[in-house]
Amino acid sequence: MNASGARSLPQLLGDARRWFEDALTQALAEAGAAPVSPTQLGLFAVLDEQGTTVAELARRMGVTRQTAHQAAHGLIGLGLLEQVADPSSARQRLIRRTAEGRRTHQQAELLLARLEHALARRIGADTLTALRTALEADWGPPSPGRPG
Amino acid sequence: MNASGARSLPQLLGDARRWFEDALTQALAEAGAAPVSPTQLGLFAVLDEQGTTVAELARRMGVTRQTAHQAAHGLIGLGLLEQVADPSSARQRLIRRTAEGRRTHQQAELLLARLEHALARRIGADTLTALRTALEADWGPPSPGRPG
DNA sequence: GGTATATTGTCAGGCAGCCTGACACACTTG
DNA sequence: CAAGTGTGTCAGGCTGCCTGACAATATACC
Repeated sequence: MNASGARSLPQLLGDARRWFEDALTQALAEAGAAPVSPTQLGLFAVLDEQGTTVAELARRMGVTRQTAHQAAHGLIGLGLLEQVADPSSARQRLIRRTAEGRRTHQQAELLLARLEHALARRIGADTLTALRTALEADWGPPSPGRPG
Repeated sequence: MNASGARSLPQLLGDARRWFEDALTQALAEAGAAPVSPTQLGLFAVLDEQGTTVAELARRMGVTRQTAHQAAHGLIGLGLLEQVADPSSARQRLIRRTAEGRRTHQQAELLLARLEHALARRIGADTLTALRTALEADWGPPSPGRPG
């Protein structure tokens, strides 16, 4: 008797989420890179080249300022991002990639792409495409408590 | 400018997970039932009628004893489960549903099924089926740190 | 100018879900 | 009786998300 059987969709989704997270972490570790989480990768993805404020990052990521702040500061702690003053306004600071951040970002994206590739080989490219399609569909307004 | 654009699979998976969680919580609240999480529903799903030990629950759920313990005690705190002594062995205690637990369990399962139904209507039944199929596929051994 | 309001960044704290480590206890085995 | 194994539990940690609160700054309006 094991964990197979009637797994509900939410559980399966969570498992898949963690599969990616664990696999990415492992791949990064093997590559000798800093442990960047999928969420932090998402932050990188919405970062402007010239720098972006935390509030703007939050908007683009669809989370609260606090969450974006936390994600950004994790990366700042790793030396992958830096926070610089915005010349145009003293109340806001720009989040920017450091040189190492640029490198790690690219590497992590590459590893994630490889992960997807490996997964496609395993479960079938069409199945993976179907997965992405389903996830990108409009799931409607279920969560009134979330920003965005 | 919003959160659309290049969302990675892990992010999409997490979003979907939270969509279900939020929607279920909301539906339960509207029905006046106790706030049961998807994980706790999973616990209910692997519970034997006559009662099950925490360690066995953990095995069936594919998590550690500690995690199962925590999920179970959340439900005990809500009055939906109870812990009784196992007559066959003094070192283990059986986790069992209370009368209210039975009711809430059924109600939550029903609401979750309705959620899926509503989702199927929205994104297409075939798409939803494809999603489930993809998630239930064998994703391989990515996470060496997980039990099961 | 001066005051009201909005925006920004941040700290504090909370919750779910998962983990490892550690420990006491009870049963089993030698 | 001692050793080993399984069980339940406490403590603590991590990620990812949230709300609440606050000071500092910018902007709008009078």
